[in-house]
Amino acid sequence: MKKKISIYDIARDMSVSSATVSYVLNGKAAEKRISKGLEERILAHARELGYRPNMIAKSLRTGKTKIIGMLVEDISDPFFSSIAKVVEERAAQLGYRIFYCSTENDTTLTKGLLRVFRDAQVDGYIIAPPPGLEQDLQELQEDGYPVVLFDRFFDGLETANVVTDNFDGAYQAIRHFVENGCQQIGFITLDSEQVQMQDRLSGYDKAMEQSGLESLVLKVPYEIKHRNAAGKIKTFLEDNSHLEAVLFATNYLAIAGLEVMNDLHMQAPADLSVISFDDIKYFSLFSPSVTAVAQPVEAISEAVIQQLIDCLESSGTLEKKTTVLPVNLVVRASSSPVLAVR
Amino acid sequence: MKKKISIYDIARDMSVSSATVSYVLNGKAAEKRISKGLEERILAHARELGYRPNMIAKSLRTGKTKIIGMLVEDISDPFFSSIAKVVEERAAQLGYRIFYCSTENDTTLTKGLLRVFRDAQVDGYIIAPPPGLEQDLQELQEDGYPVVLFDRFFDGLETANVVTDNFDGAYQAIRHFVENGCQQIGFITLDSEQVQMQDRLSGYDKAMEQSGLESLVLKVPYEIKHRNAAGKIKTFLEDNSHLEAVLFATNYLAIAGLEVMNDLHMQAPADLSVISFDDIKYFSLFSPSVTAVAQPVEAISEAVIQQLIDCLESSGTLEKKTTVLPVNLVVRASSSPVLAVR
DNA sequence: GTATAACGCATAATCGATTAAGTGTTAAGG
DNA sequence: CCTTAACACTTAATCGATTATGCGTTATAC
Repeated sequence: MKKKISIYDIARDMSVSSATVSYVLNGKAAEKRISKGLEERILAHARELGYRPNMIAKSLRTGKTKIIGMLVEDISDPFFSSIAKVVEERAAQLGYRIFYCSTENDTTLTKGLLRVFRDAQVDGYIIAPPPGLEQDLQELQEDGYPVVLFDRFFDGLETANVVTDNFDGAYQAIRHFVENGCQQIGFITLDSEQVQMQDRLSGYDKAMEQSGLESLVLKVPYEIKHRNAAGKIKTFLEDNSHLEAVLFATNYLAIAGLEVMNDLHMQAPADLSVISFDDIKYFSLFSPSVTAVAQPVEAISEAVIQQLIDCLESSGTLEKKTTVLPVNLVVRASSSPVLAVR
Repeated sequence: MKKKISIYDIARDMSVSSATVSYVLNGKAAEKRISKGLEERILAHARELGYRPNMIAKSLRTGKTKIIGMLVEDISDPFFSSIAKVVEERAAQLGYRIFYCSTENDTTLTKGLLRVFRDAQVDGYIIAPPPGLEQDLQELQEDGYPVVLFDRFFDGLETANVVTDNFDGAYQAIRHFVENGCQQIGFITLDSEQVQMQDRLSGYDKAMEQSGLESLVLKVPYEIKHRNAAGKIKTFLEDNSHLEAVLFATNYLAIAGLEVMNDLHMQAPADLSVISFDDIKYFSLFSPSVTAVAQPVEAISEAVIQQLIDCLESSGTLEKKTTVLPVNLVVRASSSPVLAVR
């Protein structure tokens, strides 16, 4: 293992103290009135030796790591990975690194990950929290760490939040169905108390009520989300063959639903009109292309990282406000109006 | 900011030295013959105070961070994010954390990321390297860091590599086309010297040659991969309207290709039979469902993490071997035999 | 009865930085 | 001629761990 160069090596070579080297390397030469000549010689020698500061020693001393911990639900979900990518990029430009992990929306697992992040002394947190994390987030904030939540938040908890207009997304989707002449409109969502899901449900309910239509909702238990969502959806569609349209609350529910429709030899939109939340880039190539409620990935990422880094750099306090970004209904084939009488 | 508990706090409370506390907390009480009673009292008090070791101080002293740096081409590509997720999971079980970043296959960017990782003193590296990284990887290894490459590697460089049988993947795909009666078979790939791309090309060429068919290859310049691959592909398909089948060398090329086909009102497989490399979960729902050469994501991840952690834990040296994992052709609608005479 | 070993812990150096306070030299001021 | 200030750095404490070595007390051995 090659020995790393430390400021002591440079100090020795230049016959000065390590403090002088430290000041010079931190650009405090003028402030500490180190002579121009010495400054330049130290800089030159540091470059020559290929000196790289030991971040660990630096962090131990300063208490800052320039690392941001990010917890997403699932890094292999295109919605989250797109956000992670943009956040990572912006953070890098501002001199910060992002460490991300998938929570699987599991409370216990997430508490463990939070411990890991605290142990790693990350400077700040970006979190799409699973349920039941109020206490931990509260403590995190009380201990002075800046936290920005995104995609969802907790009603009782004062935090900085960046979310999209989930209510309006669902509302627009249902209005679109109604304008296309659908009346029997279902909503397939997760059985979750989380605010983003509740808002989507409210948007659906509201739009249905305003249109004088009756709600029909399937709540898939969270635990079986990946294992057997398809089974539940299949039963639901079979039991409610009168349905003309369905809004899916997440992209993976929609994908499971489309698989079920394939199985049942149902075509969208002829047999069932379909809209999904989260516009993932693959939807345009699905059979049929899928209408989706697009969340503004770039805007979410920008808002999140901006707020966090502003706070970190100013050592000020984070403004505990909720930023709501608009959604956009991307209309594709899966929700085309069906002309023929059913 | 709440003050963190250190071993000194515990030592003071118990009226012992910090060394004693350190031994106890590291399970070396017996070895250092600390009395059972004291050991238990220290442990109890540590728990009571909610003591958490300062990983930064620990790392500074030991030189180990229990962190693995992982460089993938693009974290929002399902192929890479699936691998990242499995690797992350296994690493966590073994007490390691993964920090990942996207290289965009950009040499300069990647060199920078390597610097960041070195600065962060990660214990080991998992890398899907962009071109031109030989020198840096060489140095990394010479400096004593374990490195495992995956998805691609460098012929002149002795490293531990985990790759799939790219040659066979392309070969199987072409054989499948031929068995379905296709003769005019094109290959759309990247203009890249990287080994995984070269192998896919060789597999294609070999299969074509053995079938007595003539090769027809489009090499999309790497730089325009995302910006304008579609344009190149469109021109290629228009100029070669006699093509009956096309193999795409990556999932995003296939996606671009399918978009172009939509544009040109070409249907797969009737107008053009299609196979893609990388089986991403969305392919089954595309229009039509896409036949793909599936790489064994789980097996790749396991092999990568196993080799690296074995090396880290045994402080032995990494075996510089290349592990080649088999691929699997998943046949779907986009490559169905076309019965009608063309 | 004394040398030796075993026991049970303490001392202090160390990792590589940061930074407040100090120190020796020279020049200017009165 | 002596004080003060400016200059240009140095000293040393500190962050929170790890770990080789040391050291006083009691028990055992011969």
